[in-house]
Amino acid sequence: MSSTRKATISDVARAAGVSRSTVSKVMNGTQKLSDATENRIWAAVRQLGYQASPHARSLSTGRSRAIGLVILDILNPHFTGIVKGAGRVAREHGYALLLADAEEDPAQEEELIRTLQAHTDGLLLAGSRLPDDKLRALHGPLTPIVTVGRVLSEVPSVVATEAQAARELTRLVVQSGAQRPAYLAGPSFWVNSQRTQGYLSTMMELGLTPAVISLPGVDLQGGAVAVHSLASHTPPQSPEFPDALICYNDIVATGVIGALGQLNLKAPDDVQVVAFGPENPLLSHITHAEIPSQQLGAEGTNLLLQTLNGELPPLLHLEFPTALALGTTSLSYISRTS
Amino acid sequence: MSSTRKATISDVARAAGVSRSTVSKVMNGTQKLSDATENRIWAAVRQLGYQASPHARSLSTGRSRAIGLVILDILNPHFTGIVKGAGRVAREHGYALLLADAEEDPAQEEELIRTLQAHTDGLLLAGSRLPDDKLRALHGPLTPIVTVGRVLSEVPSVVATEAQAARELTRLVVQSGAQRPAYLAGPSFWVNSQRTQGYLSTMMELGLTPAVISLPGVDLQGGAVAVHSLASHTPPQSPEFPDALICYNDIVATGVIGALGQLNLKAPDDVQVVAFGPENPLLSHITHAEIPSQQLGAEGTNLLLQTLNGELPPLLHLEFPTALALGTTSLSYISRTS
DNA sequence: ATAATTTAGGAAACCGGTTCCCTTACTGTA
DNA sequence: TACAGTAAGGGAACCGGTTTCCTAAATTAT
Repeated sequence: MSSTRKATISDVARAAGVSRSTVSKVMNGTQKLSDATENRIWAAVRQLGYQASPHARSLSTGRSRAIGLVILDILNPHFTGIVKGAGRVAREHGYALLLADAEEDPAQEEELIRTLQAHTDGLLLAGSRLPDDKLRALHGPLTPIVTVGRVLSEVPSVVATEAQAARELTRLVVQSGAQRPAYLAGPSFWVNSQRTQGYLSTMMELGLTPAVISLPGVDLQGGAVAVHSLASHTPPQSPEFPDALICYNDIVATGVIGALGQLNLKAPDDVQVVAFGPENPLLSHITHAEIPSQQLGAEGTNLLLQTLNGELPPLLHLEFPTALALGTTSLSYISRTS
Repeated sequence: MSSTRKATISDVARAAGVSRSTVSKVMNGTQKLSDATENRIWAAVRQLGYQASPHARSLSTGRSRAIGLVILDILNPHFTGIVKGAGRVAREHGYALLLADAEEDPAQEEELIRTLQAHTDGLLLAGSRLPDDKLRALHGPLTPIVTVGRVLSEVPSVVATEAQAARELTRLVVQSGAQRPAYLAGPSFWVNSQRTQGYLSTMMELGLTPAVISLPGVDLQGGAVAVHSLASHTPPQSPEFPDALICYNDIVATGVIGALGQLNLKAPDDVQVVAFGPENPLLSHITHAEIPSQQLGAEGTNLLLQTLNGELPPLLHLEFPTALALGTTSLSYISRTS
């Protein structure tokens, strides 16, 4: 409070009339000492408001009790959920969390990873856009990594059952009456290929003609542009126009719905719009395959902490199931008044 | 890459045939040395893949080049935006960002603050639920703090023009035809009292009767419960039922819209629903007063970094304007099919 | 009463940087 | 030729912890 300088272990030692090593031993429970001294030390600690310097400790022990989390984009609620889960588990284990937002830029991601590796004991990589071999090179005994939402050999990972989620979503829209559901595909990484497979196989099973449309960008605009270019090829009135759009994520879906509105198409009456997305209060209106983002973050962190403690886990790759979340509401459109 | 241990400054010194201090001087540009030696040192650095240990450096210099960010709830897109802005500025200045999610729990928040203070050079506190005097006690020359969205004397802060935003929002719904807009109020901190004032004063000016309703919780359920208890007091058909609901945030608004749907009320035809919220792609459908969350995070970080560098800034409190964002779409309701 | 063992706690090296101060050699000037 | 002045780089203390090893005292066993 009032002191002008932070108390060090030497201050505590002096106040308690013992040596620095004794203070260290007592505070860490490394060695049992006499009750009398222990009490004197704890009293001094409280009185001085002493807190060990994490930096000094890290230097000395070679471990920082901090983990790094690199995500694709914090504005995307999927990654927000991962941060939530990871943060909770990290805190429960007394670990600090260093967060870095790669902002969808692989070069920036790589640099952030290097920085974070120096600061932390291990890294959680969510939505990495780095090539497989780079990721594999990153994973070492010194600073292990765990990937979220991406499976590759030799690197531990946690993922959702994406293919299954795509199957369920496809079946859902068909059961709701769709005959020509299309999939608006995201970037070509593990998640997207799983979803594509799930979509394609289900379409086959149902005897329907699949249509996979690559999004120009995984954002509002990407969804809107996709809809408009689709409409320019096949007019919305034509019988080939999709009657359901399965969107790579909820942000795309929002853009899609907006664009459909501009074409005077109403969701879900004219076109069903569903998406893959996390559990999130803001998404309760959209029907989606619920990716357990928080769970992925939490379990990914658990996996990382286990490997940090040398307890190499039985399974290197963990899979978690998704659920279907029906939108409680659907979007309709009003003319914008400026 | 292949080495089994991380290279230290001694390794570099040995490889370059110089002393450790020389390596340090060259790498930090502290002292100009002969070109020949500098080149030898840089070559050794590259060859060994040397990266200075942040912990050792922090211990030695007494500064960590890291800042801490404590937020109320990462799932709330307002705080997500703050993280985005803070992360960007921190990275641009070569600072690492430690993130902690208080999960709306003051006790947890306080503990997280203590931990983060030890790790970092300064803290950004967004949505703090701590009492004023505790915050003031936290702010010191050792580890300065900057608050986001909360003004109190002696502590630097960045905020949005919340009162003005409330005025604009109130005027907007009235101009759109509302006669009895109500304000669904959040917890009694700075932000809410500003918004309340703005709402109340505008209602006065317009000669309308204000109605401030305290939310039981600032979340989906809180919004829903508020609507239902409102409806149980004054039936939706009665002429006293609000024809516009100004929500504390977008999450509440989502809950409100859902609850209205259950009462067979459509937004915005029966009841206008508007909110305070950040710039966020997922929110483009809701009409809201746009809080510049990313800017708050960015400028708050700038402010913090300035005070860290001793350049105490001219203004301790910074205000940033909001904008009205009209929802491109509005929500209507369909019966849920399970 | 003495030897053996346990207990309590201190001394010092170490982690990997930074920085102050000093030495040595080289340059230029009187 | 002697001297001051400067450039180049090394030595060593220091940051604040942890940990290994050791000593002295206290306890137990014989």
